[in-house]
Amino acid sequence: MPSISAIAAQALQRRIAEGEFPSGSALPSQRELSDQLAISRASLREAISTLEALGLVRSQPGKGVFVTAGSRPDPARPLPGAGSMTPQALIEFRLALEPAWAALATRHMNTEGRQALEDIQRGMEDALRVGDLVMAADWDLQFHLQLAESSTNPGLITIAHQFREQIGHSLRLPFSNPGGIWEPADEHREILAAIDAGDAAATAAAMRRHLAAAARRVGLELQIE
Amino acid sequence: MPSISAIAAQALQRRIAEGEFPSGSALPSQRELSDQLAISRASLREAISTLEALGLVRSQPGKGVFVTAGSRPDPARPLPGAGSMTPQALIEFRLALEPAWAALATRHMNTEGRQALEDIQRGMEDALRVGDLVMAADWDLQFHLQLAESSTNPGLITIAHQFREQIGHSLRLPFSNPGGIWEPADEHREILAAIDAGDAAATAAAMRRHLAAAARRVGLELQIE
DNA sequence: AGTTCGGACTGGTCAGACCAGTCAGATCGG
DNA sequence: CCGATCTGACTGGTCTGACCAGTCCGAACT
Repeated sequence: MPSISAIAAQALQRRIAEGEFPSGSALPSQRELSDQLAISRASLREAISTLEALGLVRSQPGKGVFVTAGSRPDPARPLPGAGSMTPQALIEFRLALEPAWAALATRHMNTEGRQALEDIQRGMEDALRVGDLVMAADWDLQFHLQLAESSTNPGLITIAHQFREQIGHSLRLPFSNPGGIWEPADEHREILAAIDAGDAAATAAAMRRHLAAAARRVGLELQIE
Repeated sequence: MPSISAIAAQALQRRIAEGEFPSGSALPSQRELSDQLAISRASLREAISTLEALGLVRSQPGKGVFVTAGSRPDPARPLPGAGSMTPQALIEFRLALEPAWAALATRHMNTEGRQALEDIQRGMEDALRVGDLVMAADWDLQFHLQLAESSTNPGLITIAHQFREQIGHSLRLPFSNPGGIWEPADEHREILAAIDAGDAAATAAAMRRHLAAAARRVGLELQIE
């Protein structure tokens, strides 16, 4: 049973995605909104903190809480807590590593690893269905880490875990655009299809497309092979 | 002036990254933590909501708030699992990384970096001329590390230094074959040519050939794209 | 010894209060 | 009449203190 603030966050996310609160507009006041949702202002504020961390909303003292969803963050500004790496550098970094470990994972895939990927994918889709972006991002990260794990390469596995937070930041960015929250999951399905076909090159290509799409979602134009 | 809950979130994030709260452990209780930070529990809870949205932490009712993120490891060397890499895994690993950072280095190359590469290359050739294989291997490693440096990607640079031991070991092996002492240096020249042509894809391809050749020199047959 | 039960924790939620900005409209002075 | 200023009704930010519902350990009872 999710907490009431998590439910409120999902509800607000949904209403933002459906266009009830357009980008740039202000949410109703916290007092009004908490009344509307029949929860305390404290719980509402926790929900808003969540949405703010996800980049859907920004609150300005004395003015209101404004929807920022869909607006592009500056790709050159380093992410707080991302180890000083910019979104641009993160995508370059991931483009270097992830297609490679995805290809290796394809060659070394076994029923156990495949089942783990399936469970993760279903978890992500379930989370998206209820609009739980926090859990969805969590499963998203798990998907990429599990792929690294399945590569069986100790160096790549080590790196994947070492840069876990940075990767997490990178794949969380696109979720601030409410229109395309299903795109990552769909692209994961394509990766899984290539894995099931046993085609390592196709898996690497699907992963490259996935990362390129992620870059595009956050407004990055990238020049890659 | 950031809100106090944002400050608290940052403080906690830092303490987690520094390893004060290891992955999997529980944070101090909210009452204790709010006391420690001299803020109200309400503000603390907003900070925790933020961290939870970022996937750093998960709170479980009745139990506590648990850290899900690992501490950011000190960029100083030894990494677990890295020492146990087979020559095969090492080549796979390098094939994932080095063509990528070589391509990036091509795009970001400047006269300074290019001069450094030239000095290294000449050093290696001089060492080979006098038959000093120890020095040659040293210059060889320098060449690869300088390429990583020139990629300007913080993540790739970090990795290059973390795995310098492994990479160094990997490229020292081929020198035990007296016949092909000059091959690595020749392949480096090809890489430099691609860099001078400004052709990132060609640089990556040259690096792939270099690594494939290195694998062949130590008797590895590899199945790669 | 094994079971049970109570109490001391944990996080989750709430109501109500006060502060500090913001902003528009009323008021006052020219 | 116009413009500067003041006032008050907003906004979000913070705090306090309370209660609920799980969790867990240890003491007491069987």
